[in-house]
Amino acid sequence: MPTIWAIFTPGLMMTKKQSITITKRKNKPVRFCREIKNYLMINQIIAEGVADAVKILYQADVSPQEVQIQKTRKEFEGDLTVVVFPFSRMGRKSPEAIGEQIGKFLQENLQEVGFFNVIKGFLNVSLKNNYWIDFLIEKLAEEKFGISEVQEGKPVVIEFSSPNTNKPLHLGHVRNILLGDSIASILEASGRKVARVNLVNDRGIHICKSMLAWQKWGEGTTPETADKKGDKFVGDYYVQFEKQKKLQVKQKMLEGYSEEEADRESQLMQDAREVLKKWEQGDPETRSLWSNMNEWVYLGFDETYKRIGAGFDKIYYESDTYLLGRELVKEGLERGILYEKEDGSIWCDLSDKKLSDKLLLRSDGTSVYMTQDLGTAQLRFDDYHPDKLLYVVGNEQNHHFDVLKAILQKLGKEYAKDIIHISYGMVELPHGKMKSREGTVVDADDLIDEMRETAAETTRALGKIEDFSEEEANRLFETIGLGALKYFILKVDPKKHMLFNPEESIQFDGNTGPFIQYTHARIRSLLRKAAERGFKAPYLENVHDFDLLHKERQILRLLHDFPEILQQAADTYSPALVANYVYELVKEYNGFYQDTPVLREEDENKIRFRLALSEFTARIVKSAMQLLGIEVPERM
RNA sequence: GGUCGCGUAGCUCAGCUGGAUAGAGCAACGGCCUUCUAAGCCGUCGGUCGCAGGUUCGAAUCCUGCCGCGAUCACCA
Repeated sequence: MPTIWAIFTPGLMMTKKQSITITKRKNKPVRFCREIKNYLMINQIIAEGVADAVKILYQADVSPQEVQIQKTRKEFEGDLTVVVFPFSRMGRKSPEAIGEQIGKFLQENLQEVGFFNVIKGFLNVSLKNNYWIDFLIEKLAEEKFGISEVQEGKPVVIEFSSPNTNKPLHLGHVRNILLGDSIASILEASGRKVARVNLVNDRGIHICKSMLAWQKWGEGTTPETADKKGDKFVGDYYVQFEKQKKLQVKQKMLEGYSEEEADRESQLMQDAREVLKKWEQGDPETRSLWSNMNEWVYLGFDETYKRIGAGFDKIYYESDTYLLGRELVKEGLERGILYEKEDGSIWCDLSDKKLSDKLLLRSDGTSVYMTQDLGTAQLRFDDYHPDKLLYVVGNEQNHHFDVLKAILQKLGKEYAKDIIHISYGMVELPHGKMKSREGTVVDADDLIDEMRETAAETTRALGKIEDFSEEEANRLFETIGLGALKYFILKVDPKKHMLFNPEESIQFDGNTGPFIQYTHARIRSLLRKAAERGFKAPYLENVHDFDLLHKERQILRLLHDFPEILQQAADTYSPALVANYVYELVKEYNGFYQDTPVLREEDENKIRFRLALSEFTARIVKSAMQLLGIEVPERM
């Protein structure tokens, strides 16, 4: 289904008068009534007009969905382009001649159509000026153009972030969080009810390592006494554990052990496993230390989440969920869907799905990661009865999710089909992947600090904040720093690997967050000046039909596209579409701003129109940036 | 080795549900501030869309093969 049609969803379509009087089957020209209010329909109107033209002119049946319509490319005159190659057979004429005939038909029968031209097999249709002006007048009156009200009903549950509690958040998590949060916002803006959930991996050998290290070398310190962020504090003990273990492993290897054996048999590993065992047995002292250390980590994480601007409706903890899934497995075994090996381990045969068999319970009855994930999927289903279960998880787990879905399907879970793995690519650094062992991990907090610092330096150097209070200035630095970071990450297609070049990420020129923020601030400044001169929204009471400048029309076309872009972004879970769209819009506006007077214009109607256009642009920029979790300042 | 993904300008990325002369930004070079914020605008330079076939009126886009890069194929999570 082409995305153009996908926008006609209940939340968006037919908001006002349903006054289209298209008569597809009758053999007479089609008329549209004057008050067509839904501008999203224009593609359909043209498509149906073309279908009628073909029917009447060439006695051939073409469904409107088959009519290929695209936006007219910049270098040609027109708004919408109909591809007429497919009709040249029906009319038994050259594409040019067909284009001329259909164009003429549209011009005569559709009141929206002003002019047209034909180049090769392309029919470029220009809509009338007042179509665009009416569009602006009407949509300016709407509070949130393109943004749908959230509909009640089954929610979409989206899991993201999903950290381990033994280490602070890093750049990889940042991409995850930004994607998750933005996709959630985009879905909400498209009318979906959304629940944001986090699954915290708070148990297991990794946190036991931190615990052990703290017991051994911590000397009773806490994040407060050490004056350190809680997640950093706990992370440091994890690092220390690994460091000490490495020494032991080296020693063992000298004694002739293989690396793997040496690791397993090292004293520290043995002790860590002992801590894990105690934890599992519910040893009070171990449990208490565990919950203390995790609390520290959460305080640290919360700070980072808050700064990034991400929040969750519900947080799941693996300590609560790690035993789930066994019931499902046992049930599956009883129903003969799963099978047991001689050693007592339980497996799922997936040969019919072209996957290898998957272990679900070890011979000692303990579960594996997959078992747990089956359980949490079921839990989440029971909690929400969701429409969809989304997981924002890196693409290294593609196979895991294929298997997860396959097993749930075998177990007869209807919701298996609603599980969607939003798989995103790795973040790479200029010198390769992030490796904690090599100290090339980019810490999330440090990263944000650096972005902010650079924003502050640049802003000061440009002399932009002379009349700002200190508080205002600090707020602006944070806004710009975060804007740069978020935009840099979100503008690339989630599915693809991305290269994070620190130097490029803090550039503020060109296709960057600050560039977009700047344009917004500039427009707001213009509007403030206008207000001083007595121009107030909605500006357009008595504006009548007049010639639109090329650039004005280009901007209107882009603004007009916003709902469609939003819908596409929601359908494909891609904030990048929104990012690229808003950049394009802002670039176009800047071109207009550069050489078109607004307040310096003499004709008051033009002033009013341009103010309205500017206001509307600022509003869409703000809306779009909000979907990316990026704030736009009033001044910068 | 099997499976999946990726390969577009010096660099980072758009475009990929087939359509016009493949677009942006950065970098380089050259212009534009006594006029609404120059974090801006305009211009120049830069491409055998990894390679080879195929389908089509038309292929960066779809199909096949090859080359290169990555992920994955755990009784790790």
